[in-house]
Amino acid sequence: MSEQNRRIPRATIRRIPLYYRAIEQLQRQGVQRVRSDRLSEIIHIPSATIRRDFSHFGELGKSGYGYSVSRLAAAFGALLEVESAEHIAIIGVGGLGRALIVNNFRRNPDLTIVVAFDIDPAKVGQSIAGVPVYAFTELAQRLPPGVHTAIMAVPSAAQAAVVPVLENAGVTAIMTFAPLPVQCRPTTTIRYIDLTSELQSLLFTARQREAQVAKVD
Amino acid sequence: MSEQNRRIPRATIRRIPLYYRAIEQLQRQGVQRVRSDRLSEIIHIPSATIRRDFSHFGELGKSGYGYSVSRLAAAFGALLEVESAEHIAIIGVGGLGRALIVNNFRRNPDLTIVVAFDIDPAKVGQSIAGVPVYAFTELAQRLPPGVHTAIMAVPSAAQAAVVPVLENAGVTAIMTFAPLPVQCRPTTTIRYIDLTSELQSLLFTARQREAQVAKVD
DNA sequence: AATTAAATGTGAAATGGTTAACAAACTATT
DNA sequence: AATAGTTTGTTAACCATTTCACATTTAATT
Repeated sequence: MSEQNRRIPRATIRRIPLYYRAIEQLQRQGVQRVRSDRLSEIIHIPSATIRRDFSHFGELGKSGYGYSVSRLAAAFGALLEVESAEHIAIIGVGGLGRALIVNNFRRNPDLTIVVAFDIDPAKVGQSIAGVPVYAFTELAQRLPPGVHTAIMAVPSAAQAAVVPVLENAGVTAIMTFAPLPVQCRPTTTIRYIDLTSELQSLLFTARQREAQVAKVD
Repeated sequence: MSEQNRRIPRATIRRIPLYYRAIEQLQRQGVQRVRSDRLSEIIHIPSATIRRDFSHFGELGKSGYGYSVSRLAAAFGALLEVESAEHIAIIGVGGLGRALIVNNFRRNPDLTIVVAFDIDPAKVGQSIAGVPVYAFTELAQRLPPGVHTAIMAVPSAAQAAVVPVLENAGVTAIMTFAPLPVQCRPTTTIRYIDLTSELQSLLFTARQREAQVAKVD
């Protein structure tokens, strides 16, 4: 009864979506209750970590019983605000931008890509899976009110110029696939998805492991 | 002279690619030497963290001088084995797989996608940006020797069936865009890229920040 | 109602990662 | 050669996160 008042650790925040996904799955399967050690099997996170994480959001479980799946679903659904759909803009309709639009976070009706922008006149005016593509220069006029989230799939060099335009249009959350750190307002939250770095560090780890194994053999 | 013998922390490993990218950039600009505080400005990592990270790989710098850019380039290039190109297979030629092939980790000639596989007969036989697409059923025969790395861009439900096929064909490093934890050999290294989770946790953080600001105002 | 069994929530310890601060080492200058 | 100035590499402190282990609470059973 004290943990839920404290600041929620970054590491815990990053696991919320995993919890929500597992809970959803259990609900679809008609499971009514679940213990932390069963959740642990599903998402491969130690049960102690799960219980500690959950404790930040209140006393969700009952001793000797476990957690009510519907109660968890309600709690985590509220945390992620899945009731109110988040409308998202995509900047850059290259291969990646297009793929994201077509995919559109299937299974997550609360995440909806509603509009796209590009500087290439050949792409402007198109409609991709029902999502209109407008000229980036018209972003201020074309961005629907209430859109505070953008995904950038533009060349690294273009990124720095895009961010202030988004901020002026009211965007406060940005996910970007360009790896260069960019200047932004203190009220803007940015997340970098750096696929090249992920792959390179994965390879480093894999090679290191192989060397280990070779030594042991 | 003791740090370089110890195990390299996970967190440090994940930063190696960032260091390499910055060093490459400096080299292109003709910069000969660099201090840790200058690197800090470029990649937005505290200089103390940079020096500690570097110390794991030997005494790369000189007191009162800084680091020789070419020496760093050699050291980090060796860590990432950029001299010997890594050949990569893509499994799943949907929108995302196709985008990755076309992009092909530009600027990184050491990361090369050489082959793709799909179960859709309509896609098999195509060539995308010079990369041939083969039937997934023929993977064992068609995967070129020396390919130990694969990127999976397949539906979550298909993932579990793909992994053992890859492992039998000699793949030891896998990057996947499906979020479900998958069973694999202890010698296989897997990295999950979970775009939905990233977006959801980004939104959680952004909303939390807004609530903070609202309270302060 | 009392007892047994079970699983949570958390204090405390362990682990992992970051950073301030500075002695030591080197460069540059006189 | 000596001195002044600079920046590394590392020690020690700090902070964040994970995990153990168990008192406590609740469910289930007799």
